[in-house]
Amino acid sequence: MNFHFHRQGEDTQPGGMTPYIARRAQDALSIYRTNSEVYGQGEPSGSLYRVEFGCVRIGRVTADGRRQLCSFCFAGDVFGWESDDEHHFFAEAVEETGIRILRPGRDSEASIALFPLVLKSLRRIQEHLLVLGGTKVDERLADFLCEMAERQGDECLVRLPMPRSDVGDYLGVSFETVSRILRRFKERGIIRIPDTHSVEILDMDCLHEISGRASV
Amino acid sequence: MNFHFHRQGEDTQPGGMTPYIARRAQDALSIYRTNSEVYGQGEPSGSLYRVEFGCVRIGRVTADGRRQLCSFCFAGDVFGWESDDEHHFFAEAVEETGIRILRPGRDSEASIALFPLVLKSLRRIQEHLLVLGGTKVDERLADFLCEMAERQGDECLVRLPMPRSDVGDYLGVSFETVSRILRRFKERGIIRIPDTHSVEILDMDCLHEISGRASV
DNA sequence: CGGGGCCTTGATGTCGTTCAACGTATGTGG
DNA sequence: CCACATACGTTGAACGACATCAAGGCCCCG
Repeated sequence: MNFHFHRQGEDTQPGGMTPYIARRAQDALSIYRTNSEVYGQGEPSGSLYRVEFGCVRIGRVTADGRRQLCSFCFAGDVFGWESDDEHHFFAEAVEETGIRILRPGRDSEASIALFPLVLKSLRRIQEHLLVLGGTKVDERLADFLCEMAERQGDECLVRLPMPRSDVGDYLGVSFETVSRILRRFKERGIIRIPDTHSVEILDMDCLHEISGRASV
Repeated sequence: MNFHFHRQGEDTQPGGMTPYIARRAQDALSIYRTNSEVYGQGEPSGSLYRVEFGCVRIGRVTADGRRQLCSFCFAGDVFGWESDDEHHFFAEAVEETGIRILRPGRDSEASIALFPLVLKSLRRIQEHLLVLGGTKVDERLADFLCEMAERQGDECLVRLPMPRSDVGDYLGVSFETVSRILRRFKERGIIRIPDTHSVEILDMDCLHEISGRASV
């Protein structure tokens, strides 16, 4: 479920599924500039963060210098979950991004409200895991485009605010390969690339077929 | 749903770390035989499952026939989380496995008790995701062995109840490669392989170094 | 004794990383 | 306004790693 451009002060709750969070949402709204850090690996955790607009990348830099992104968060997504009191991942703004900081208590009310959200995060990560498990790079890219399309309301015109290197680090693929696969898709008539940060999906069925992600 | 050798009425609680769950744990204890299904993709969800002994694999078969495993669950692990009322993954017993079925309510008490558990699952999956994002197969195997060692109490002698094909499907690698890499580790003196389902880690530091998973 | 899993090992081909060069857009200071 | 710098993106060439195909070994069970 995508809350696009959800602004403060609106009492309407899309879906009405997170009343507790909504009530506390008068907490600070912070604007992060492109590539600025929301939190870093190793910093103390405790708060949750909800994206109001823009895009955030969550990831980690491993000991050997590789950078792996776990997820992108768009408007409506909540991130910052940790199983202990430390952030094991970093969070950075991909573009100019508005983030509302939530400070849920550890009481029952908070748990009830947050449970569906953390399950949603879990679900999304599991899906991503399926993608990374595959060996074919086309599948990964195809799936990525499908995922972005879904999360942006199944529009055919998908916006990709992140650079190619982010896509690569998200999919476990070199950024050169990202570029090449996109060209290949374009040549096959599956997508159009109006500009570097937009992709128009011309043949969604084909894309789904390539990704092969769907369960049997 | 198959209840093999379904027994009831055991009150002993290993660990006793999850009071709420423990109280309800007089629920059924089921014994699943090797390779039997706990639940399948597409079946209705609702319950949680706690492994008492043995090992469970969680995964999915994708449209193109590939099988991807998301996680292994050992004694004490809780699985079966879903964001809606359907299982999107299957769960199968790797070996003879005892599972206690929990039927938590949707009340606050349940949420509070379960929250740390689902966060733990989330954490584990995120770590696994980091591994799958890497390109080198040695890293994946090294990390797998480290993970198994950790979860079995940092013993040097690690038990691998699952077949090589499961390891491969878990790591996104062909089972032949799993076999080859293990041999390579053995030849380098990093591990010993007393029998096919046991690995003795001789040089844990080296293994950690190969995996390169640790954050900076 | 025969059959079927599971594991190992070898040979081969392919796909993706890596290295390298170039193109393009945006911003900065002279 | 132009020269330059910087970041991002595209494209090419070549090597190497891993999947795939294939064969054989081991063990358990019928």
